[in-house]
Amino acid sequence: MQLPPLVQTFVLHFGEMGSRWGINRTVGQIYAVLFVAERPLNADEIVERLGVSRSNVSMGLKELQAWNLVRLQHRPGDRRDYFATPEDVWQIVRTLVEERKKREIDPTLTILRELLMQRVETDAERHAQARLGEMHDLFELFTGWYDDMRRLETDRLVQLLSLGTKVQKVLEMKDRLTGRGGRADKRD
Amino acid sequence: MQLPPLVQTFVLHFGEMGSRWGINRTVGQIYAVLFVAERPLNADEIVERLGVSRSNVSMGLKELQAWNLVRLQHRPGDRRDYFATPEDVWQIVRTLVEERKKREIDPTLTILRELLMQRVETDAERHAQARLGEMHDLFELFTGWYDDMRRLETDRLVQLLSLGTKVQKVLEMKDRLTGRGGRADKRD
DNA sequence: TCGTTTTTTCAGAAATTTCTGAAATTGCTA
DNA sequence: TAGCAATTTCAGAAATTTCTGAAAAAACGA
Repeated sequence: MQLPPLVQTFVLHFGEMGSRWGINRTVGQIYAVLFVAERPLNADEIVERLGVSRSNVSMGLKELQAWNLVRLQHRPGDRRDYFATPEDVWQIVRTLVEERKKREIDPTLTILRELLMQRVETDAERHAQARLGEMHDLFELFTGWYDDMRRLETDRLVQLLSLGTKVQKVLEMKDRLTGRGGRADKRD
Repeated sequence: MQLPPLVQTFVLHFGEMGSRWGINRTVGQIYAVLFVAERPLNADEIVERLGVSRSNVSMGLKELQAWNLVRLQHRPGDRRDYFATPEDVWQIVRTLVEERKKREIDPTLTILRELLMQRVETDAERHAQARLGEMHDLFELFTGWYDDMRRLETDRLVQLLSLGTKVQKVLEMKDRLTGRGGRADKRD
């Protein structure tokens, strides 16, 4: 592995982390290298930096492209493919969340909905169905929220996140000022 | 596998999903079985339902316990260990997020901070460090937000999530009602 | 303590995933 | 279309993970 120590540490860590998610070590490392690179890199440059086979890099890049996590670019007078991560880290977050939702949440929601439609016989099944209903509602709540958030401009999003719990204060104030009620059905 | 079709579908799906996260298939299946069960189950009951070896179940349960995802219980006059998931799905979410943060985010933040402290020589390293800084700030923002959210009672949390983007409206209203200012530094 | 039940451990088998080198394919230019 | 550069594919090798049965350990009651 041909990298400055600082970068190497990061790349190795990111590789390990990647393998805790669905992504394998090499793919994580390729991503890390691209993330910190000063300019787009071609496959051979990645091979050089990571010391893995050319074919491995090819497959890894393909996977990253399937995740929309790297962008393919070209240099004038050079037929090789160059790869880069988006400059904007928020763009990366957005893509990552979107893709994970697509692969993990959406299919689960589909299955849950199917199972909740089924007519069942036994008590055990009825109980299972009730539990699945709880899970379903949870997922719906989260995806609904996410669907709202994704629409926000990054500035606004950051503003909201920075606010954190203080939002609660604002909500309480709203409750006071508007004389309660609204939509949230509380019953205290 | 000895399960009603409805449950079996869910268990198989959850096993697959589990393996996209760091958790292996069997562990995911064990969890799914416990999640939909009407009562706590002992290891042999899980073996029966899933058709895997006793030792596999033992290891799986150990892992789930390490994740704090199952609770160990006892029945009077029965020495066997019984396992259950929390009744409250929100408790499950909280644990899951907390544990993943502990295993994935926190170590990454630690490494990022270390790398950002390092004195570097080359341009490439300086650029890498800048990128790592961006990632670090992002992680800090998220963990700060999470740290706020975890403190909220579930009701409030649900309220907030249901509100979604409307929070923004509430914020604007607040601005109007309180004559601007506050802490959120807007400058439009 | 001994005998019984339950759980855990662990070495090796089985299964799966990852990685490689060689060959095939693609795409370009002359 | 021949020749070259770049990329992709893929069968099998290598590495890793998962799973099992057997044995050990732990927990308990008599």
